Amino acid sequence: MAPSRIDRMPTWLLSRAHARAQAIRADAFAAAGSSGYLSRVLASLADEGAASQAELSRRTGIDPSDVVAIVNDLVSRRLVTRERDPRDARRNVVTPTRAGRAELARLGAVITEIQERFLAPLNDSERRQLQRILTKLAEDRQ
Amino acid sequence: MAPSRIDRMPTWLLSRAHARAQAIRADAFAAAGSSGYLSRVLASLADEGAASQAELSRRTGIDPSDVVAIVNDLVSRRLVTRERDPRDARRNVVTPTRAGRAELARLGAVITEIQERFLAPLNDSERRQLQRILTKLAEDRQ
DNA sequence: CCTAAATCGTTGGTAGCACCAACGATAACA
DNA sequence: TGTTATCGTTGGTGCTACCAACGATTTAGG
Repeated sequence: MAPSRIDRMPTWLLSRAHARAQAIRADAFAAAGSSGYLSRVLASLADEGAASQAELSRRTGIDPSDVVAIVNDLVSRRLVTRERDPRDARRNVVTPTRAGRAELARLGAVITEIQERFLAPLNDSERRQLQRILTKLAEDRQ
Repeated sequence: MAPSRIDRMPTWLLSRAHARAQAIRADAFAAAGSSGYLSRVLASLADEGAASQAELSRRTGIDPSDVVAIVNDLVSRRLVTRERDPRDARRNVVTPTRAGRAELARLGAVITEIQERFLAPLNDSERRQLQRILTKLAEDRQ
C-alpha cells in the first residue's frame, strides 16, 4: 500500500519479518516457560552431544559471554550439568540431563508450532526457497 | 557442516540472517553517523511526505513511543522540524528540512551498499524470490 | 624447558529494536 | 454535552547481539 522505498529494501523487510518471528517465538516460548536462547543451546546439546561452552558458542552463533548466562539458567533448571573437563581444565563440559532431553522433546512441539505459525503465509515451494536462500544469507560471518 | 536441527528451523535461520544484516547495517550507519531507525523515518518522510508522529509510526512499523525519540534526534540534527498541527492540536507535523533531504540523499548510497553487501551471496533470481517471500512474511501483524 | 601465544570461562557493560502501560491534552462522536 | 478515541510523551521491560578485559590454563615455538 505504502509506495515507500522501505518496502523495497530487503534488510528492512527482513527486519519486519524477523520482528514477526520474534513476536511469535516470544509468545510461544513464554507460554512454555523457555526462550529462544535456551532451546537453541538445548537443541544443540541434544543433537550434537555434550560440549564445552566455547564450542556451544560456535555451534549456535551465540556469543560466549551469553552462553555463560544461558548455561547458568539451564543448570539452575537442572536441564544440563556443568563440569570441569578433566582433560582440559579451562573447559566446562556441558551435558544435557535426562530432564533436559525431556524438556527439549516437550519444546519440540512448541518449536514446530512456531515455524508453522510463522510460515503460514507461504506455500511449500516458497518455504523451500526461503530455506535455501536464508541458508546462504545466514552463512558464517567472514 | 553441523547436522543440527537448528539449521533447518526457518525462524532460527532468519535470526542469523537478521543478525548478519544488523551487523552490516550497524557498521555502515555508524560510519555514516546514522542508524536504521533514523533513516527509516527520514526515508518515509522524503518518500511519502510530512506526517504526524502517529502516522510515521504506522508507515514504518516503529512504535509511537520510539518515534518520539527518533524525531527528537532528527530535530536536534536539524534534519526535520516538529510543529504543532494547526488543524489538530494533538498532532505534531514532522517535516524534513532541506538538510534532511540532503542527508537522505547522502544515506542513499549507504543504504544501497548495505543491501549489496547483505545480498552478495544471492543471484538475481534468488533476490527476487527473497523480496517476494519476505513481503509476505513481513505482512502487518494481524 | 620455558616463554609467548592462544584458548576458555566469566564479569560487566553497551546497543538496537520492539513493545507496554499510563497520562494529560485534544478532537470526534453520540 | 458527555463519552470515546486519538496523539504525543514518559518511563519502563525484554530479547538478541556484541565488546573489552581478566585470571586461569593449555599449546606452540624457540
